[in-house]
Amino acid sequence: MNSAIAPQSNTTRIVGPAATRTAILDAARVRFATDGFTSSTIRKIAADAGVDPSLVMQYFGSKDDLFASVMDLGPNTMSRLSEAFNGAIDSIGERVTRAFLEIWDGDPLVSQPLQALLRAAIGNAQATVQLRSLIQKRVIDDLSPRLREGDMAIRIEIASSMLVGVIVGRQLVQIEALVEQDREALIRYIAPSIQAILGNPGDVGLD
Amino acid sequence: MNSAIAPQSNTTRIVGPAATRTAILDAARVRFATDGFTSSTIRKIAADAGVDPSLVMQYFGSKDDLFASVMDLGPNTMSRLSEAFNGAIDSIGERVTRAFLEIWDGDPLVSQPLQALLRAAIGNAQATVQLRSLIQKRVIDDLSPRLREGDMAIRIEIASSMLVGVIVGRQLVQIEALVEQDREALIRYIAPSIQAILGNPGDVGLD
DNA sequence: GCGATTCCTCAACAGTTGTTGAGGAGACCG
DNA sequence: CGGTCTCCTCAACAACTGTTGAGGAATCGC
Repeated sequence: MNSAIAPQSNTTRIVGPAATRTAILDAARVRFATDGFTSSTIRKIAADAGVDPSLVMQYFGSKDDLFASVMDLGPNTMSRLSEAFNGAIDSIGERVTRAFLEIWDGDPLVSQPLQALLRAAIGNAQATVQLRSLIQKRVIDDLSPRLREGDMAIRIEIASSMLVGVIVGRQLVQIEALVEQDREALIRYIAPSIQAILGNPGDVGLD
Repeated sequence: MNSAIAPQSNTTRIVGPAATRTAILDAARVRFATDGFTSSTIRKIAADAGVDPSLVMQYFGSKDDLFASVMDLGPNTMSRLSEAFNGAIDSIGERVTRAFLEIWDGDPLVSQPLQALLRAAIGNAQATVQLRSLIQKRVIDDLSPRLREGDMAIRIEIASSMLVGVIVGRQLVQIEALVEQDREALIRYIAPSIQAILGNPGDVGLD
């Protein structure tokens, strides 16, 4: 099972009419984003879309393939993150913070799959492997060489984890105080904190 | 299902010999921490402990109750967090960072249940409700009144989310760069960042 | 009109899940 | 020795899972 967390670029033969297909995909996106992978059943997704469960199978092949189809967002989405990292260092905190929040807070076609990916990856240990490779390929490898010098790599990973933490709290766990704040307010709070860790590479010795 | 995420203080009648009981509890702790709630099956846990699946039922009543038993760590564990928040504000960043990392990185009897709780809460939307109430009761309500003034509450929630993000990256997703660092090194990187958000309440207008 | 193709429904499969109840093995008490 | 109680095993249940294959209905090309 879940061998298909990483987006597939296979141009598998598309079967079924576009309308029903997107209805299923919409239902699947929501289910995977809210219930996670294992708790989302083909039968529930089919019911949400108003179709027969076996139709989902005939259209998408398997539950894994359906998940992969949901996860198939353009490769440029993640590159927005590495763009934010590359750039003037004295405003890196705000740029990176904004990029993370915008991606997970914007178009549901992007944010819902990413939520599903987070839930799947955190939900059980197996799925985490694919999340790691996705991040590695789509973000880390796109960073400018300058950002790999010294301890900047570890700083980037910490900052990313922190921002994902905020997103988990806001989007998944839905902590009230975080949901209430609008995006710009959150950025004002968080940006200085991210700037503190990304903007001062090398000086760790102050104690 | 999973109606028992919040620790139960019910002194339910303890059944079975202590040795077998703890063997089951140990197996369950590991399973829940690594596989999450839904993917952890009674049969697998029983096999790990070397006992019959139905024995687990007879000892703990149900899968939910077993999870609750695993989750039943002393109430003082979480209070270490609020202690860290209460205290001198110019060293709050390091204190809070250290408290979070120590709790999730120390005694497996504490850290494994907390990992399981995170996986369960993030894995599917239903379980998040109980996580929220746990945090609310065990941490927020213990904060000194001084920390509820102004925007300090939201700052605390953001900082907590960020630290949980680091823990998720380090313990659950096991991002290589985060796992490699020892605790003190991580604290040196993160503390200034947490200090930036907790140490300067009120000044949000600088743009 | 008719054959073929596409779209969809229905019933069923094999496997896994939590959970239950009956009963056996052995210790312990009288 | 006989009875009781604890500890445990076994088989089975009902529900749910992903998945499959057969067949009906509608549509399209001719």
